[in-house]
Amino acid sequence: MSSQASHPEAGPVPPPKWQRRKEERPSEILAAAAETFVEHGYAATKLDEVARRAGVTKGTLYIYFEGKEALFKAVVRENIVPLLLSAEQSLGDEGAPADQLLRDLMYNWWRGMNAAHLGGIPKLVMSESANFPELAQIWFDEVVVRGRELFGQVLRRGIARGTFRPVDVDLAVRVFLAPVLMAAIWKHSMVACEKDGFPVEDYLRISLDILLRGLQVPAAAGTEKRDA
Amino acid sequence: MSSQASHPEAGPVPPPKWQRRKEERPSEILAAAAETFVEHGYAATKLDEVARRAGVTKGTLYIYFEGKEALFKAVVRENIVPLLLSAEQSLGDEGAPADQLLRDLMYNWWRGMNAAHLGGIPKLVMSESANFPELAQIWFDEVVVRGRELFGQVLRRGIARGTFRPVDVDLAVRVFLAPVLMAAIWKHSMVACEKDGFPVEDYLRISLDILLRGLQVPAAAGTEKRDA
Amino acid sequence: MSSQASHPEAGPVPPPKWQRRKEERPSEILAAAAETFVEHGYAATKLDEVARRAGVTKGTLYIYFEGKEALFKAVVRENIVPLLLSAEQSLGDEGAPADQLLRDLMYNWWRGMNAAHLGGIPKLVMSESANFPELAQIWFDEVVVRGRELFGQVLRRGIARGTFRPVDVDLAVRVFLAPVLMAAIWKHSMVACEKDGFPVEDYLRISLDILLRGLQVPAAAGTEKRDA
Amino acid sequence: MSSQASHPEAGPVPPPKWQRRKEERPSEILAAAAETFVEHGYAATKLDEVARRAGVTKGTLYIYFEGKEALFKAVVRENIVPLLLSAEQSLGDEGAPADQLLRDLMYNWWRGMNAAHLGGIPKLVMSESANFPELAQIWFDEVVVRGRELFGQVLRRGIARGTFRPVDVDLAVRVFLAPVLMAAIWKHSMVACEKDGFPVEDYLRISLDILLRGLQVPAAAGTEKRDA
DNA sequence: AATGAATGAGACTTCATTCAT
DNA sequence: TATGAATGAAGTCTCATTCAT
Repeated sequence: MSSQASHPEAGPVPPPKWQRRKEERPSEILAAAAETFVEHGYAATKLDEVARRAGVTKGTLYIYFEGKEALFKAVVRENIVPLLLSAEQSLGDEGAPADQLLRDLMYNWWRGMNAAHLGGIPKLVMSESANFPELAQIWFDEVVVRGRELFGQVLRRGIARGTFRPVDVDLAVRVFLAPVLMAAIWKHSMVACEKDGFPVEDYLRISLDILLRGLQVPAAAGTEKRDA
Repeated sequence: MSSQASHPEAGPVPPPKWQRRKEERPSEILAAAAETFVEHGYAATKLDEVARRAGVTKGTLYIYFEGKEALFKAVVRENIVPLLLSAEQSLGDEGAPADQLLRDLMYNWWRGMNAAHLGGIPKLVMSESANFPELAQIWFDEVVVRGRELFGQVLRRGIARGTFRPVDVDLAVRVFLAPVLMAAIWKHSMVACEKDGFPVEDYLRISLDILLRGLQVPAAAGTEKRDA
Repeated sequence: MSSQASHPEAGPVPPPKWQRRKEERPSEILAAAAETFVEHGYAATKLDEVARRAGVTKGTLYIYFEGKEALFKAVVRENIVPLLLSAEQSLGDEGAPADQLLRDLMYNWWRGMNAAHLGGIPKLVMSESANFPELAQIWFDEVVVRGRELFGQVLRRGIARGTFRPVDVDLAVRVFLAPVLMAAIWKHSMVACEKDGFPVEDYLRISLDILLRGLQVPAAAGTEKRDA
Repeated sequence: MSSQASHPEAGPVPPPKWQRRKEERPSEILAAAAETFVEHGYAATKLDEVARRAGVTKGTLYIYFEGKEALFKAVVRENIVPLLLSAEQSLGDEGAPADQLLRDLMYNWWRGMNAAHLGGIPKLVMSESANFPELAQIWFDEVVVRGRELFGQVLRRGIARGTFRPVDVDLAVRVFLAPVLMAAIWKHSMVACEKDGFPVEDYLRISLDILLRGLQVPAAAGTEKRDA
């Protein structure tokens, strides 16, 4: 009775070589799922493809996630906090000039998003917003609203310090948020259509160039100004 | 009530089960399909719903379109030309100052898109770009490229006349195109998340306000001028 | 009450130019249907194709036939009697030698079947026998059984007269019926596969040649004879 | 009723919902499909019925076959080689007299076809020849042409040895092939119509009896002989 | 824990049939 | 009578989910 094949504890614990993967599995699956959902959208994504990209089989997905919808929601939810964090960490030295802060915010956020493969989430959420409104709401509250606050703080400070001319901050933040969102969406949709690629960093640079100039206070001497 | 054979008025005339509307059907179906595709995306759209919205049965769709994919492509293709036309017609008096032309272009395009329910197409195409790359390419070539040309002309003229400071026009057009696209996408995705709605026209106004200021020639020597 | 538009007898009877077709329609439709059913089988036949071949529209079929199944049954039923008649008329002079009668029967039946486009019916009935058993039964009773009787009479007479050696007539008739059926089936199925076509008449000739020799009385004492 | 937690033996073990039979499935499905296609034809066959006969659900069919058409083609293709093999193995001792070889060929082929349930394929192929011409061609080339060669060899040898009188072998083979095909077709079509069944073996026997006599050399000078 | 064969609900699509014109 | 647009039942096929192994 002792020397049976099915004796789990018969010998010393076998080296859990593959077990190490157990902990990584969920995040590997999430990453594969994120890619696939971003590429094809929720309904067009086949779990077979997700599984293949994650290097497992379909059945395994169900060990870690309740189903397709749960997986989708996890993809979005797991990426919301990082997306915001990435933004918040993009702020440079808070003592720096407001225009510099805005530059940092936009540039670094973009770079952070890309480094962490977070860029597809905005496109995904917008594409599926009608099918998953509560998810869209979460994303909106966590990322958009707080992104707006972030930009708003900088704008307000800049205005207070005289770096920027006074503008309706609530609206202006949308103007500054747009290029980053646009870049993220574009990179995950139309970029294949551009013959020469889309020079995102150049696009952000010139956006900032124009936008920041547009916020400059009119030349004090009263000679220059148009709006009044 | 008298002695009529076969009582024509015995009861209320039962409504005919269906009507023959050969002429109107295709566009009715196309409209219903556009709505549904924009709302749910290609894969999540059920032809049952399209049919219901169009007031017909599923089978009828197949009289006018070869299948789901053909219907989808028709929706996109049919709206590409109007989308561009709407842009081209947005240009005001070509003799007007360049900044005024830019304003007209952006505002009127947006209004034209909305009046003709064309606004959902950009979002749809971007969402499905990976699933229908050739469609994305067509849209890109017809709408984006030519939209860029449109903005480019105005920018170039403004620079030539000294209204705008010199900028890299190829990049700058993207900056001006972005707010319109952004508005279209937003309206068909996140708008439901905004507690107070999204004030698109205000957004476009302030975008223009900031962007146009950002293009002004620096007040270097008081030489600022507007083109005639 | 007198001058109403819906007055069938208002004027002189209009020249029934197209009406002439009314009488021909059913048989035109039947012919078109026969062709199509033979070619594709019952289930694979589309009424659209039948209508097209008959030069009418689908709706018209329903004026003359209750539906697809009724049309199919009509096709078979309408051709059963001619098929048998064609066989019975194939018999030459009843006083002729039995072997000559068998030749006439086989050849002429085949030719008659083809002249009247009846040849596809056997293949059709056999193909659909499991789907329309009662039809198969009718065909069997009317054509096969009576065809067997026809061959049986000739065989029996030939045996009685010493033209043929004694054989089990009930079985032998099947042997003589087979080549005609085979030819009919082959012509409507495998003929397209034969590089050089299928020489049906040659096939029937050699079949008869072999079969009739096979029925000859053994050369008992060199007394071989043909019946008067 | 005692104090067991989670009653392992509370009731009879429920039968498992399904079993894993990766190896057997394809041939089980193929067999079920062959039956059904033979019975109803391609178009009238419902995959539901095939699945039911195979003891699986519809979806399972698609694990092993791409779709209805692929299944159909597999049915035919898988049976072509056996059909021919069955014929080739029907030849008895090659040294035997030619007439004996012909008997063996016909009888044994018929029996082999039946034992392996191959008999329905000829009927199926002929019924669907217009809908699947390339399949008909394959069947023709593999079975008919090579079957003709088989009969042709025997006939030629018999003629060479003086067992058979000289005949046009290319035509005569068709005469000998016909009874087997006829039997196969009949058994899968009209047999239900025959009140007393169709005595196929008797039919083949008398066919052979007549045909072989019909090939005997005329008793011209009493030289009739059988080859050794 | 992992697999992947099997399931079954649900989608797309076809086409016989109906009926307004 | 003839048409053909519209219908809707029924079939094929897909794929998220389950579960025996």
